[in-house]
Amino acid sequence: MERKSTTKARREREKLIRKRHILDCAEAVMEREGIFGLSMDAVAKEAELAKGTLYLYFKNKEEIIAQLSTKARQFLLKAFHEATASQNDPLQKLEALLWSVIRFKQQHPLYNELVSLFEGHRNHPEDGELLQSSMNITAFVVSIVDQAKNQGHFRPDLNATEFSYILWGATIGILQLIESRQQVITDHLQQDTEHLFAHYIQLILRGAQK
Amino acid sequence: MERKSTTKARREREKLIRKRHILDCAEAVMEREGIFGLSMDAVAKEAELAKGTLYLYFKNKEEIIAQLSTKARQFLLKAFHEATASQNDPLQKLEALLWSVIRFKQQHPLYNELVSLFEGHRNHPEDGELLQSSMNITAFVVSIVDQAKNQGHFRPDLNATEFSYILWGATIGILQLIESRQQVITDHLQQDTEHLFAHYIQLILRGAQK
Amino acid sequence: MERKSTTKARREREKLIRKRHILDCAEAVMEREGIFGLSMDAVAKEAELAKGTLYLYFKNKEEIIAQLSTKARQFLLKAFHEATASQNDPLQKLEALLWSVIRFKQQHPLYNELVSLFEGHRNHPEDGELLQSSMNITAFVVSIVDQAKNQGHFRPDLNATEFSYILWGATIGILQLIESRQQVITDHLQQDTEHLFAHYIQLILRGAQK
Amino acid sequence: MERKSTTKARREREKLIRKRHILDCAEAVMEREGIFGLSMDAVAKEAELAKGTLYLYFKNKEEIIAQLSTKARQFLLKAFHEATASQNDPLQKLEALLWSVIRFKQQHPLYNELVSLFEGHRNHPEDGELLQSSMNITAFVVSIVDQAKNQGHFRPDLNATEFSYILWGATIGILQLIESRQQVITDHLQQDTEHLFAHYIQLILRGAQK
DNA sequence: TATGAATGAGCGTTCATTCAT
DNA sequence: CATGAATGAACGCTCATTCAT
Repeated sequence: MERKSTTKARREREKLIRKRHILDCAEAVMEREGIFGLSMDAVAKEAELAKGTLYLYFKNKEEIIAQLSTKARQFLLKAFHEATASQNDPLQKLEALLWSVIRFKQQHPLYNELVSLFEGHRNHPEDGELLQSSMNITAFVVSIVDQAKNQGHFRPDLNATEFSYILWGATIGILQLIESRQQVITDHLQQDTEHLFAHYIQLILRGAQK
Repeated sequence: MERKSTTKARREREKLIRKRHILDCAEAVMEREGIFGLSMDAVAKEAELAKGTLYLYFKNKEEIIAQLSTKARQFLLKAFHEATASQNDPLQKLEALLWSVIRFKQQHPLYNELVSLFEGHRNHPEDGELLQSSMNITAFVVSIVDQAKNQGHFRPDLNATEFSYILWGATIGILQLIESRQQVITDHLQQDTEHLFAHYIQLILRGAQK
Repeated sequence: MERKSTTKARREREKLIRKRHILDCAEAVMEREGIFGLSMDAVAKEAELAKGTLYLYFKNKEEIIAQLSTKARQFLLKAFHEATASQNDPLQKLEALLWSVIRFKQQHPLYNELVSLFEGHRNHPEDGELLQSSMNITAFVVSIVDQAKNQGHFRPDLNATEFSYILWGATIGILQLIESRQQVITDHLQQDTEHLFAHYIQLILRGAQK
Repeated sequence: MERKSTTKARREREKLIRKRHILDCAEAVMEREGIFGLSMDAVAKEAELAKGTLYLYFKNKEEIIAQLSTKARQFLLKAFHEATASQNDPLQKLEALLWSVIRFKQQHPLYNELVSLFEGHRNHPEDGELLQSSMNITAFVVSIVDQAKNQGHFRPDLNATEFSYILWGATIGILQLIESRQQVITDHLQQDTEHLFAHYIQLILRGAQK
């Protein structure tokens, strides 16, 4: 029985490895072909697996995308942790967190796209994990905002949770704007997009302060 | 000759009507199937026309989408005009404008999606009309922000154009958040999305004020 | 009645002019898009006529192509006349005629293509005029071969008509070879295609001589 | 493991069989509808396969045509080998080779069309196999002409390669003539086309002889 | 568990031809 | 005579998913 359990555990582990492998390959394909260019054919080829095998590990294509989307959020959360760890003051933590968003976009454009695309337009994020990863991010932001508020950085009537949502939504929006209007912005404003982002941070945080 | 001219004019008119009809049908299909669910087959069926006929009025599918997208922006701009017309104070104009965005979203969800989707993700809105409609919106926002600034509502160091971009980007982002997280927000915050939007407006405007 | 007849005649004339105009336009389109790129749409546009109008003058697209094909043959025949007119000796006439074929190909590539394509592959040259134009060419070649034979240039047992057919077929074949294998020939033989053609003429004529 | 290898080999074999089956069906369709009448729909129907399945075996329609074209050339080359094998004298080999061309046309009209059509009008036979099969034919003809020349059958100044090209081009031309003008020729000359071909051979070979 | 052949509806687009006006 | 809007079958091709082995 123990043996069996061990075998089962190994199986589980191997299954997970396979799954991860497939996800990695899907990612590679997306990197090459764009999010919408992902095809099961290409993933199978990249993974050196039969097409049918993919369906043993994932219900359908949607699930692969959802899991990549989840992974992207987990990465982002990790980036948040790292960016804020070195700061003591919660307001500076928050600023650092916001800056890490744009850095994340620069370093992992695909992940950023996955986050912002499905943050903005997905219909059924009923998938437990995806929703969870999303909530984890929110929770982390809320916790920092909360700290900042408790230390008197924000107006006392400010609802920390609400502000976190606003912050998150607005930031995604700014990032999309930067992505789609980069040319226009740099031409029109004669400044790079980092500048714009800096001003956005100033603005939104000032709006929350006393 | 006069007759002929009349005939020609009538033809022109009828052609325009047909075009509008097709666009309406495309809209209906999108309403049903989502933006990406639009197919020429479905449009033809909806319009009770042969598929080939569509191509007499539109170069390709892209053009249909672009024209709907343009139409959506024109509607939005009209909503901006109407919302701001009744206000005298530019700051109140700006507030009214922002409120009109969420009302627009409620009344024309598809149009809102078209605006925000292609604002967020389009590759080549080099199409003259689409780009123009986009710029018209920007210009209108900038003009109001400018007025507000000139009347001393904002910090003197605030760049009106830049702030307009930020405002636009952030607002789209908030709207997307509301769309995709409505359930979570209302559950979590125990408040409706209008409330959230109201606070967003307060926040972002306060951030720009002295 | 006379009046009516005159009107009728004028009508005929005008109809012919229109027809010619359409053919010219079809030719222009072919020149631009290739023989198989010809479309009724393009012809109508080029001719500044409605598409339906084309069908008043031509039964269908095939007929347009057939008539252009006929025209091409008439041009070729004219080229034959001109090339041979300046020669007295029938053998030299024949040589001149053959040379005029390759010059025709260089000067009117489209016409040459029309001649050789439909010489080689048409199924139903039942069209009276096209067949006639083809036969006119044959007849002309035959007449020259005949003269040459009568003057003792060829073996007495040579059937002039038969030789003419062979000459015509072989020449078209050589031209096609030159067209499709130009690169290979010049690379492989280190000589230009005119040289090849010259040797072909020598060869085929020598074969017919005593 | 051995078992697996066997399975793989069987798979390979079956795949080849399927491929051949599709090609056969494509051939059947061509036979019925003409070379240009070939459509993937028709092939799928003929093969009792789904349209998509065809694309598992062939990249696209072009590839099917190219492979049939290659096959036709391989058949022709085989015919050349067989026709010449029984002859000792290179001149007689050459004659036999030429006769085999017209027999090939009679026995495999579609293959003949494929050879002569793409010999005459193809743009990019850069496809490795197709080009190779074409070159193989040329090489074989050249080799025989060379032998004949070396045995003193031809004029010493005759360039064997050049003559081979001429021979090939002219022969294709004659064949096309026979195809498209059969009726006229038999009516006009009161002789069957074989006769014409016989005279052509005499003529062209005599032209090359001393 | 893994395969990969097969599916087949679906896609956007073209174009020769017709016909009511 | 002339129009040009409308047709609709046909085209080559894609791709997520299934299923017998």
